[in-house]
Amino acid sequence: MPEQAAASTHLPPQNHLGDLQNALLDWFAANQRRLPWRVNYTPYEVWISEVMLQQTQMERGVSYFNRWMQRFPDIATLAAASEEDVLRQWEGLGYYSRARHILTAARKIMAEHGGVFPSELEAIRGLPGVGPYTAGAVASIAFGEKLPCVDANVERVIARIFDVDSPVKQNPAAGIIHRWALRLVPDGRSREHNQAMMELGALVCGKKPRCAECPLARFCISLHLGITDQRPVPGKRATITPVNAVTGVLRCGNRIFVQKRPPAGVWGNLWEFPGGRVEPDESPEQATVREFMEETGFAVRVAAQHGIIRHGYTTYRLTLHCFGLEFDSADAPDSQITPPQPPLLSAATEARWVTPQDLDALAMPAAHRKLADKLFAIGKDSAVAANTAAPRQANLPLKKP
DNA sequence: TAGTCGTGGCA
DNA sequence: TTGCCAAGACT
Repeated sequence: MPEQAAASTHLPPQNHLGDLQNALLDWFAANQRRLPWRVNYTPYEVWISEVMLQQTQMERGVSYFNRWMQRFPDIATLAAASEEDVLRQWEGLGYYSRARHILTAARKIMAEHGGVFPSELEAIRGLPGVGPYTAGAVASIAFGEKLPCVDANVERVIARIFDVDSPVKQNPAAGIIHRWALRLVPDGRSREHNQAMMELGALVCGKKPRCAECPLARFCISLHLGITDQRPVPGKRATITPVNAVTGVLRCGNRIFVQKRPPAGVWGNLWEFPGGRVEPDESPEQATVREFMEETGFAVRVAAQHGIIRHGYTTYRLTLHCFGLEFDSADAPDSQITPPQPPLLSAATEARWVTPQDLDALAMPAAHRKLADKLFAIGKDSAVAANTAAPRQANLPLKKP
């Protein structure tokens, strides 16, 4: 069985290209979702939305975006904010370097671009956290530059329409897709076109394509060949490793011990309860006591079982055993006095003893936030705490207009 | 270039 | 329950 012919041999006549562009634009005009960043198309809003939506589902992005714009309505306000505040707004979205990069970029815009978002592609690309995709997206969607945006949606749409028969993330497929993406952008309509390509990928040409509803069905080579389920060709899969870990909530009086993770690595600059992996031949309780000693120098003992939290990641599946802890009797301080600072801090840059209410202001990894909510939820809806928290879940209705 | 970096939804 | 994966960038 011969391989499918290379995509380049399937070039449709030029007039078909125009038909395809028009069919897509018409479909988008009638079917696009109403989204908050599709109102004014300011560069700031387009930028933030694009970064928020990286590796993130639309429905979740919308509620975070609205809250973000309330809190940081413009670049100057954002640039003046603390990283702590920015991370707290980002909490739950994951990939926290995106938030740190956004803050750094905002300050760079204030310092080097007079507080005005740059319109030149090279300057946009020079902002931290802005890669080829985001630069193209902002330049085309906010400034109308004739550039393609190639994200996973667009890769999928193009791979199906033009029957790209090798893994889309690698060459030669990546190059073929880029050339098609560029060729497809119509003059003067790049804003609508690029969003339309992504919207089509999100609403119609998804993992399970709904070809009966697709405005581009008559142009689609893989549909005609009956192989839409084989496009795009997937790349190498990551293996998911199960990880058994522990964490402990050390309490002293009404205070709780938390530490701030280092800037580099996973959950950079987020606050957490100390903990770590369970070693072979070690019980979760033993692991917790050992980790506390290694990370803080505190001698603790298990005082309560707080159950198990399961949390999935791209490459790990975490089973987190959670415990309530108290100081081991030997060095137990008087609970009425201020708890002691840790003798050492090997896995963090800062430590604090906080009240349950204080936890609300700290950005924490999702699994630790789940635990905190479980332990300290009582009283949470009572006025005080209710407000600064980032949205814990996004369930904005996204009806078509 | 191949890992790393989160999270929640979905089948 | 498990695997897959969504508007990527950085190292």
